[in-house]
Amino acid sequence: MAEREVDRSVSQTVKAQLALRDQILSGALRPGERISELQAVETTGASRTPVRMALVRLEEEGLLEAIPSGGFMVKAFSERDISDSIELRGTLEGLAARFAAERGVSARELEPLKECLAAIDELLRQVPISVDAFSSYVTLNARFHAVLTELSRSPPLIRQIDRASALPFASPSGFVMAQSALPEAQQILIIAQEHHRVVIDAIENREGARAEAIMREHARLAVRNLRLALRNRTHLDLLPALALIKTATD
Amino acid sequence: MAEREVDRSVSQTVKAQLALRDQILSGALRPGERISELQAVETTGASRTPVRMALVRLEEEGLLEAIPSGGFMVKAFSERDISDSIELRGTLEGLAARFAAERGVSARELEPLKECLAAIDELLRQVPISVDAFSSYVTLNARFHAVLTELSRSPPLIRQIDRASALPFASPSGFVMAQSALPEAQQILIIAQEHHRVVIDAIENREGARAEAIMREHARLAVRNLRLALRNRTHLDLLPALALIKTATD
DNA sequence: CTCTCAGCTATTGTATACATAACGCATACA
DNA sequence: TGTATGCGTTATGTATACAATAGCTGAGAG
Repeated sequence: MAEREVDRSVSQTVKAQLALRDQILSGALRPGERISELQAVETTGASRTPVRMALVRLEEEGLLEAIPSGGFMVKAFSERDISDSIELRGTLEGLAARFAAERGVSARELEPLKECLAAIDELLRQVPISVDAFSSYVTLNARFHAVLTELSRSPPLIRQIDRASALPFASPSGFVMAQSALPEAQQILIIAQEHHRVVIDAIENREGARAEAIMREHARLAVRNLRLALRNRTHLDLLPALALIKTATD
Repeated sequence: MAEREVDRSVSQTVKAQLALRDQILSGALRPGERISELQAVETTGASRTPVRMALVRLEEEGLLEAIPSGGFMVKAFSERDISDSIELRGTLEGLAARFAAERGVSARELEPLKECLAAIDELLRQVPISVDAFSSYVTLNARFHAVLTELSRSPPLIRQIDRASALPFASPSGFVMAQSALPEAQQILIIAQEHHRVVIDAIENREGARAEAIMREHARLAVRNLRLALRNRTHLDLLPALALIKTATD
């Protein structure tokens, strides 16, 4: 048969994984819903083998859950799961910051971090923050965290942080915040930015303990922030929100 | 054809995953070595599809690494990778201990922990520690850590700790220690045990910060311990050592 | 003697066929 | 009318066939 359209530029497995992740994050597949392989085959355009590999990867990634009787379902997360994940990530990033500080980082390596800092500063200067500006902020902030993580020079740690980021990055805290137009939002972002500034300083001066403490405080701020935002909303439809904001924010 | 022996009591995928993990940890497959699917099919008795799923899982687990041109190879770890992983796990377990303390744990839930404690106490009473006793210690210690992790009541955290445990649990620190008959070994285990005792106390009294600090110190001890053990050996053949001690120790 | 290119082989990526188990529905009996 | 059982359908687990690519080997030329 094979009238299937085959895109040879990227492996079928990866294609299926990306497509399925999109479907999950966009809310096309709702939490708790069973994923039909056959249906996934149709929507992704790959055949069953790559689809199954993608499903296994997504399960390991934490977005899916294996059903004992067979197959997979979209994992459902509680509010506490999300906030725990944010705190978890903050803890790991704290360790990364400490490693970076203790192991030393050249001025050249700190450059990208400072660039993010400056760019975000620029964005935050406007009041109130536009949607576009907020979106840029989200991207820049994600980049800041990614670069900081890399500076730890610890592959196992970097790997763990990547894994731990799935939920916080997908978490709608920033989105919810922006949507509910929290009066405190601007204020919160400025505090977060201050954290960024101070952590760079701590790393520069090789103060590991201080760098770590700041990142953890940073995460705790994000958790408070999430709770605050959630309280202002009657209903939190987590997954659909993820369609709109796919990168982390705090 | 199908003269293949099929064990229907457990899925082929799981069977293949366990078999391959054993091969890796036993050193039958050396770090950096490419894993041949065909060979894996022969040694595991499963067919290619379950083998591939197992390979993907092992990759996500961190034991394998994907080769860009295709296939997988056994991941090689540096001494720093191992020690970073131990510290990483300690950090996460610190968070777990804090969660447990802050969220409260009933006396009944602490019972298994205290049982481990008592059992290990019993083992450590003998001097010097026999190989059997040491082996029992390793098992009990792993159980202690697992139970403690569960007490956090945080699925995302538990999941991460499980993932982070792959390396430390496989790490030969205890094995090396026992083999090199470190004079300090007994002493170190006693200190570790003291950590266990104190962390239970902290959790009982709901002192989150103290519980966390102890677990992190506990990990730092394990790292020092590993470094010490490694210094006493001219050569560390990591993976084969794993054949002999498959559970964590510190 | 060495380097390069071509062809082959072996291994992976993908697709699909087959087997088996689970779920649902319908029917019959209590 | 409700429950239980059996059959059928559907989906997953597994195996294998097919396709494509990467690496290797050998031969030929410089």
